[in-house]
Amino acid sequence: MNNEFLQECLKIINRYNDLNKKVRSYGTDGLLYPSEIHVIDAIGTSKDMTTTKLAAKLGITKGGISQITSKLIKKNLISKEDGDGLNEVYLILTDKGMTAYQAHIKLHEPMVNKVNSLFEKMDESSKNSIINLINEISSELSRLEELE
Amino acid sequence: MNNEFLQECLKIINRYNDLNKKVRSYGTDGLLYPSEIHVIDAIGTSKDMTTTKLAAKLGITKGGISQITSKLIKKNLISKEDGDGLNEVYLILTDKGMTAYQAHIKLHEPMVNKVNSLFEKMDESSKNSIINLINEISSELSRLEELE
DNA sequence: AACCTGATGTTTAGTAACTAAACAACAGGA
DNA sequence: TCCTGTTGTTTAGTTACTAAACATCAGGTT
Repeated sequence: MNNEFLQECLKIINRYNDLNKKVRSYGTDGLLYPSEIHVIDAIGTSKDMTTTKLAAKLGITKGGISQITSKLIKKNLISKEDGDGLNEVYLILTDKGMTAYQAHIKLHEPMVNKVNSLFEKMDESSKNSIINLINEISSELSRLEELE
Repeated sequence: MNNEFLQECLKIINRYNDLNKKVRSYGTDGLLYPSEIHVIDAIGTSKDMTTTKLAAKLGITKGGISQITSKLIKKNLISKEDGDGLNEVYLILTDKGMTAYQAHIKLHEPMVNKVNSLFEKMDESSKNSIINLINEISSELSRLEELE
């Protein structure tokens, strides 16, 4: 892996992205599309979620969110509830939606636990090296982002 | 970053993915779509590239490749050439395509160089920690891939 | 020679996942 | 009462695919 470290990372990223493109069953009847489970996850993780906040969190337009949520309502995975703010409508998981949400978390759990615990067990010097690497990548990404 | 190391990595991956979704100018007239520059990159990197080999390399169907390449031919970024194998047709970059290819590489170059050199300058122990981490991630991905 | 097979690449219809833009609906302030 | 800002919705259009049927051709078989 010596000379092409970044290439190895990109291979991993591609595999991760491919996994995220698959339709999957999450313990309820029927399959869920990536965009659907993605929205369910965001609703389950935060509270008092609205269309506008979801759009900001997931980085897509309100219109896009609206389309996905109306499918999820039809499938009985989420429902709406009057919110506190003006005109706000909260999106909440139904029981079925909660089942899917938890199945999705369980899918990722082993990865999350393994990677985080592996990182924490490292000696300080290794940790710092990795943090440094990530900061450099982050600033390179910032540069590319500014190119528009 | 201590307890949520993986979350930080995922943020980076999302930013990287977003960058890869943008239409961009690559030093030629007009903009190129992500799928187009992706195919140009694959053609420029390997040699004797055919539709079938491209499909395998990029993990999409031959039909999909065929659609993208016919757009690239219309834009005069690539051209076809009779190949050695039976029925094979090689896809090659035109001058304009080569310009785009090189502009694309130049865009990524600073990132590639910085990350790879940073990695190589690390002490052995840190390198091993990272390689270990990547191997664990890889095997977790394999597990998820097998779930189908 | 005629036929089948296996590979190559193409075309078509359909889909997910968006965006941009126009829109409706409402609350609060001027 | 009217204006404004915010919320969410709908519509038409787009990219980036896939699946499946298809055409083409080279080589081997009979």
